[in-house]
This record gives sequence, C-alpha cells and structure tokens, in this order.
Amino acid sequence: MLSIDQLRVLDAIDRCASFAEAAHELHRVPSAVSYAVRQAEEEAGFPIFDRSARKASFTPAGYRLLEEGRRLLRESARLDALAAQLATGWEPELHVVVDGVLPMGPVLRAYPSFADPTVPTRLRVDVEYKQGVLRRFADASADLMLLIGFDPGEDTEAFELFELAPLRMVLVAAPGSGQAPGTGLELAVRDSSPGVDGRSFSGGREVAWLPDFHSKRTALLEGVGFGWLPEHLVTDDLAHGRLAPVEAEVAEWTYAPVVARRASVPLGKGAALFLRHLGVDGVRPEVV
Amino acid sequence: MLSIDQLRVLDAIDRCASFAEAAHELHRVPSAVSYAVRQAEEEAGFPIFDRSARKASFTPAGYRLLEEGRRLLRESARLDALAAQLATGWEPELHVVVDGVLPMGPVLRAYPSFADPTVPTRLRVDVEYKQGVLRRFADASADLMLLIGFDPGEDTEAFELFELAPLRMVLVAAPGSGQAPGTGLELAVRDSSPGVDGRSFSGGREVAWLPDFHSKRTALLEGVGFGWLPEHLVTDDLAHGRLAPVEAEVAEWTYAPVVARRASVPLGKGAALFLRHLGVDGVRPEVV
DNA sequence: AGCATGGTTCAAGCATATCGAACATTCGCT
DNA sequence: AGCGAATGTTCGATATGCTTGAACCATGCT
Repeated sequence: MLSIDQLRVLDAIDRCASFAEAAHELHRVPSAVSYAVRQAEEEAGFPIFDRSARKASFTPAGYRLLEEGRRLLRESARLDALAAQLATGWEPELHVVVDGVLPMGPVLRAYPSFADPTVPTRLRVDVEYKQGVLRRFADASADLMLLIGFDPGEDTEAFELFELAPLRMVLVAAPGSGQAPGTGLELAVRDSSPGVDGRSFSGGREVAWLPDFHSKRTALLEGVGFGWLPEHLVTDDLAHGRLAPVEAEVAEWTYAPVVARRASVPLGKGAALFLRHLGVDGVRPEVV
Repeated sequence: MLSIDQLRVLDAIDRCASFAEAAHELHRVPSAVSYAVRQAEEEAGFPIFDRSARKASFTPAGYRLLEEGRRLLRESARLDALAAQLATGWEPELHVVVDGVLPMGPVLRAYPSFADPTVPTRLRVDVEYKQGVLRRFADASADLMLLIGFDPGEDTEAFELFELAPLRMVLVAAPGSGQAPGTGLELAVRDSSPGVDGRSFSGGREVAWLPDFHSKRTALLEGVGFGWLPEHLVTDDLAHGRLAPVEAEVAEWTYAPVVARRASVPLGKGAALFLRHLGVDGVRPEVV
C-alpha cells in the first residue's frame, strides 16, 4: 500500500512544483525523490506524473490521489500530536466521580476545555450519592472524586485532598405542610452504592428514600415531607417562599467538600486542568 | 512519526489479544512484532504495553493511541481502494457539458450514483446554450457533451456519438397575445459562448435574446413574444392553455440529440456509468 | 518439578532506501 | 546556433534497518 512517506513526497512536490525543490525541502537527493515517486506509482498502479514535458506534472488521477492522500497526512500529524501529548503527561481519560449533593456548575463548566481538540484527555463524570461515591471511585479506579465528609481513615497518606467551597445543608419543608421532625415524613436520598441498603440508616423513624436530590427537592415542594437539601438547590425556593426552614435543634449544617485523588498515581495535566476549573490552585502536574 | 505498519501491528495485537497470535496473522515471527512495538513505543515516547504481567496488555494511553490510529488505518485503506479504482479505469473527474434545451432529469438522476463513496469519479455538469456547448467542451476539454444538431464535420472519426431520445421543439406563444411570426417579437435564447454575438443570427427581424430556456418560458407566459421551446418544458402549459401553438409554416421541429465523446481518449468507467443512466446501452469501458 | 505459553534478546542475513556521480533533455540566454 | 542552467533519470555502492531463527527468561498450569 501507499506509505505515508510516499505521500509526503508527493505533497512536497506539489507544493514546491518541482522534484528538485521537493528533494531540497525533504533534505534528500533528487534521485531519492524520483525513486519514491516510482515506488508510489508502482503501488498505485498508474502513472502519477506526466513526464512528457520538461517539467513533470501531476496526471489528473495522480493529483486526485494526492488530494485524498493529504487527508491521510493530516490524520498522521494528528496522531503524532496525540502521542506527544500522551507522552508529556496528558492522561487518555480523566474519570471523575462527583457526589450529587455538590453543585454541578463548576464541573460542567470544565467540559468545554476537554472538548478542545488540543486537549487529548477525555472527561468522564459519574454522579453518585453517599457511599456510592467512594464505591465507584474504588471500583472504577477513577482519578478524582468530589465528596463531602471524606475520612481517609488510617491511610491518610494514600490520598491528596484539595478543599472546595463550603457546602451548607438546610433542613426544609413546604411552608404550611406541617412537615417536621417527629410529626412528618423524612425524605432522604438513597445511597447509590448497590450493596448498601438505604434503610440501614433510617434509625427506626419513618423515612422515604429518593434517587437523587432533584427528586428530593420536587418531593419537598409537593409537601410530601421534610428533609435536608444543599443550599444551592433551594436559595430560589426559600426566596420565593416555596420552601421554608424547618424548626429543629439542628436545622443547618456546613460541610467542607474536598476533591481527592490517589497519591500513588501521578497527577496528570488533564487532572490539573480540571482542578483549576474547580478553583483549586497551585496544582502542578507531575512530569512523567 | 508512527508508521502505518506499526499501527497495523498494534491493531493485530489488540484483535488477537497476543503478540504471538498477531505475529502469526501478520505472517511474521514474534520477535519482529516485538521489534515493531518497541519502535512504536520509541516514536510515541511512552510505553504502549504493560509488560509487568505474564501477558502484555495495552496501557490506557497505548490503547487510546490505537483507537485514534485506527482512523489512520481506515484512511489508508480508503486511499488504496481509490488508487485501485483509478488504476482500473475510473476517471478522477467526469466533466459533462449539457445543452440547456435538453431535459435535465436524466442527467440529474445520475448524481446519486456519483455521490456513492465506492465511485471515485466526481461528476461535474456544465449547462451551456447553442455554440456555447461545443465551445465549453473544447475549452475545458470535457469528457462528454449532450447536444442537438451536432455535425462532426470532416473528422467524423474524432467523435463517438450515442443517440438520445428525440427532442421535439414547438413554436408557442401565450394565447390571445397576438404574438406570431411577422406580427410580434421573437424570443430566442442567447448563445452562451462569450465570443458569439447573439444578434448575428437574428436575420434582420426583431429578436429578444434571453439567457436560458426557463427565462424564455416565463417571457412567453407573460405574452412578451413568441418562440421555440422544447416540448418537455411546455406540455403542462399547453395542457392548461397557458401557452398555445403558433400558426406558422413550420411550428414543430424534432431534433435527434446525441451525447458525444472524443474517440481519442479512452472511455472510462465513470463515463460508462453516466451513459447507462442516460439510457445508452452497450457501452463498454476500455480497460486501461 | 516439568512443561507450555508468551515475550525478549541477540547476532546474522537480507532487503531496501539513500547517496553520489554520470547522463539525457529541454529551456533560455547570449 | 551554441552554451549553460535546470530538471529529472539511471546506476552502482553503501549503509541503514527490518526480518529471521535460536537461545533465553518469566509465569502459570498440571
């Protein structure tokens, strides 16, 4: 089959409009170019140049072959660029697991950067809830996780943590619904980890388990029960009186969310880019 | 840069799931495969395989490289297929010049065939009028021309002609417009050849020159004058009484349109395909 | 332990791309 | 016309590098 090198020669000849010039550009001797062309014609099965005149010129079919061949050359350049990037610390994929309580805005705003063709890293985001975050992070050996109340336990060395903006949780219900601790139904988001049974945390009280925070908010708006929601989901509802704080001993709680990564794997450029989008600064990708 | 051959090796390894199997498929010895992989890794600048385990497996970056590299392989196969077709008598471009009097339907219906990716020939159609057809055919050294009243003159050997369906011309005008030879304005389509002055054929009578037959039909419908039109453009108008035949000695004329090609250049597969669309049968492309 | 499997290393041989020089051809200039 | 410059080709020599086969190492299975 036609080789990339042969196409490169044809391309140079077309741009330089001469075998000799092309040879010069390619840092080869004219006979080498002539040889390469002959090889290409052998492969193609038809003459690529019309040599009847003093200056060789492309045959129509030859030129068509070059036109199409340039696609191959572009593809080849693309691939080499990709290889160069992968070699200098860009991960092929960045897998991030996010706790669904957290605001998705900053995460979603990172997407355009990763859609840029000059960024080889593919971004994959999974949203999980509660224990499901850690579970997914471990099972899929993801690169980063954004979560609240993370305790590395004994192997504090195993993770590097970056602090994110604090996350306020508020205990709310629809005003006039009479939903409150003791008198109503508590709404909670179900743990997305398949092994964990939601009920195990119910503590004996009546609890309704919901699949995510958006369902939970909808249920709260409907006056189905009372429950905790992250503040960013309810500021609007509180302002418009669609939801109201519930009277309780503890009706507000602030978490310090973190993004965690395994200390054992080097921090790639894709991860660094992502972290920068989250407002984490001072991240230096480790050069491999 | 990474060569097509190296990618082919990586691809085989992935499909066969083993260096040894891949070597077998590629009809090479295992060490050759190992060598090629090492070369590829050298080029890439990072390890493509994880050799820590018994069986070598792709690194994430290595697999990503292969995924993208397969695009190159597809492109390469495409190009080789194109070369094979160009070598076996498919022209890179088929340039057809059509006289605007003729119905375009059969010509336009050929387009889908040439849009087929398995047909490498690009179809280019130019519409001209009167002498403009011959002129364009000669100037652009087109491959085929569809025209009426073609006389090869002395060098009847220089062209091969194929007959097309007869073309009836009718002399028409808007009914009640009073437009007729002697009493009205004759409408004629201007010769599209830039050198030819339309007036040279006017014969002293009053003649209005129009750019094409669709304009001419519109002018006739408006009652601007009388004139000849190909039947296929006016059957509907005649049926609905928007136009009517004009009283004259000769109010109808039938041409025998032909498609002509130079006998000196071999008939390509693209041309043969096009001719088949025109209903010309028994065309055999000359194998080059 | 022994063997099969999967991959690597190494030296040798062979193919092939490159080079340099000599040659043909055409164009342009004097 | 005649000469020189430029273009592309041919050809033998050379060197690079691909391929091979055999020996070698590691791992997993019986």
